[in-house]
Amino acid sequence: MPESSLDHISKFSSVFEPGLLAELESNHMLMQPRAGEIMMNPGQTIRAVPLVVSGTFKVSRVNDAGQELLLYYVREGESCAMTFTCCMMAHFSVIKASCEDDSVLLCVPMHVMDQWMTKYPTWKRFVMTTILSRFTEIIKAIDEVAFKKLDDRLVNYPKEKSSVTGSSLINLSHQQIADELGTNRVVISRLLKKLEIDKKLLLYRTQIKLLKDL
Amino acid sequence: MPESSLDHISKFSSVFEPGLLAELESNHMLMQPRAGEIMMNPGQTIRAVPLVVSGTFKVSRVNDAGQELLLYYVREGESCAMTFTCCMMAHFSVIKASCEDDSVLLCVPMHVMDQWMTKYPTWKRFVMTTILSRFTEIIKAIDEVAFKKLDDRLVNYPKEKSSVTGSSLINLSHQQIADELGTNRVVISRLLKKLEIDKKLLLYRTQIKLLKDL
DNA sequence: TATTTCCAGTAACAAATGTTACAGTTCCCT
DNA sequence: AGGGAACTGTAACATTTGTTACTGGAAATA
Repeated sequence: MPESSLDHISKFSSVFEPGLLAELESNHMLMQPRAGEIMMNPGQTIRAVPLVVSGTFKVSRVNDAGQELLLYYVREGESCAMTFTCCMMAHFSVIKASCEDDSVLLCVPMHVMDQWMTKYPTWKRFVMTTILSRFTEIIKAIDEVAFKKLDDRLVNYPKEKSSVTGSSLINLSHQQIADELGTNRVVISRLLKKLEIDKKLLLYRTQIKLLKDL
Repeated sequence: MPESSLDHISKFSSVFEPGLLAELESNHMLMQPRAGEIMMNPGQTIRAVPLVVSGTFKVSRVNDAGQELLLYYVREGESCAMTFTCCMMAHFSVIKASCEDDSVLLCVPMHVMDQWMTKYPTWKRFVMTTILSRFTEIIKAIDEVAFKKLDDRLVNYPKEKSSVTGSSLINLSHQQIADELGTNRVVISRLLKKLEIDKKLLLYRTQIKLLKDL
């Protein structure tokens, strides 16, 4: 049974001031994407800012050849910094946002969110904080690809993943991991095997279990 | 002979509204860093937003081992998106901004710029536009390291460089290029030689001249 | 001119990653 | 039970990038 729209909004009551919550109540659109849906496709323009009430989204860069690279996850209570600024630019055709679990979104039209920036300090802070944390995460992503070897990235990856799901058990095929790290399936299989031998994790079919220093 | 502070401010008259220009006049600090100076060091906290009146800055990521990776350039009339949001966070110890040519900066204290966000639409737009363009450039940087081979990146690099300097002639040692691309000097020498054989550019000592499809 | 310093060129080798191909397992569906 | 789809394991090889070491030329300086 779905929660009422009011419930959804109350989830932001600790972040936003009362006036803003009231406006949010009357100015949002509710969306309930299912796991696996792709919310934002390369080439697509977005006209509303999404606030994540529940669920998780994966934001990744996709190149022309279809190769992917994971940038960051957007979780409950968060929003996507890109959309704050990028909506205006149609040619920002490089980002894909896909829904990981069944989710609930509050979408605020761009022009409304723009007014809120000047009207509500809590909104302004929310936007700036979001932008900052995305910058940080993207820089981290750059770090990984620029400076780290694949085996390091592969060790970090399940850690991040399990911090999203809350479990030390990951259910992903080697192919999926390879996609998110922007590499090849065989390479992942090879490295995972090596990590298993080094007692860093356990493998069973499509399951990966972390062993140490989480 | 240095220009007056008023002249500097007039350079922004096409971007900012009159009231904002007046405030800028009374609320800025003038800085004149010389080529080679490092404006922002890993670990350092910034308390003011810099507006570039003249000159160029190089913003790069530096890892613990001292390896560098070029992120983007900040040019005349621009500003650094990071500082809008990142100043507050002392632990953002990963970015280095260095002065490429002798430059002139107008620095606006953080708390002032924060007020301007709500007070002046042109400032808000300026900030959002800056953030957007930096996001775009960082994504481009990710692309390069994640998806492209070094020889591609090496071809793109002098193009970008020459679009900064306005000349098709680049004066950089192989070592410097290697640093900015986060790799090794020998690798750059090797690839540059290959590119010369392929008639993509000409080499003479520390000079590189672009040949085609700029 | 002699000396030193900086830089490019190159070889030889090491390590990391990408690619192709194929075998064997598990799982799902009918 | 049987067929097919999806997945992992592995080998063999190609390519790319990193590393070390050494050479000789150009420029700077004494």
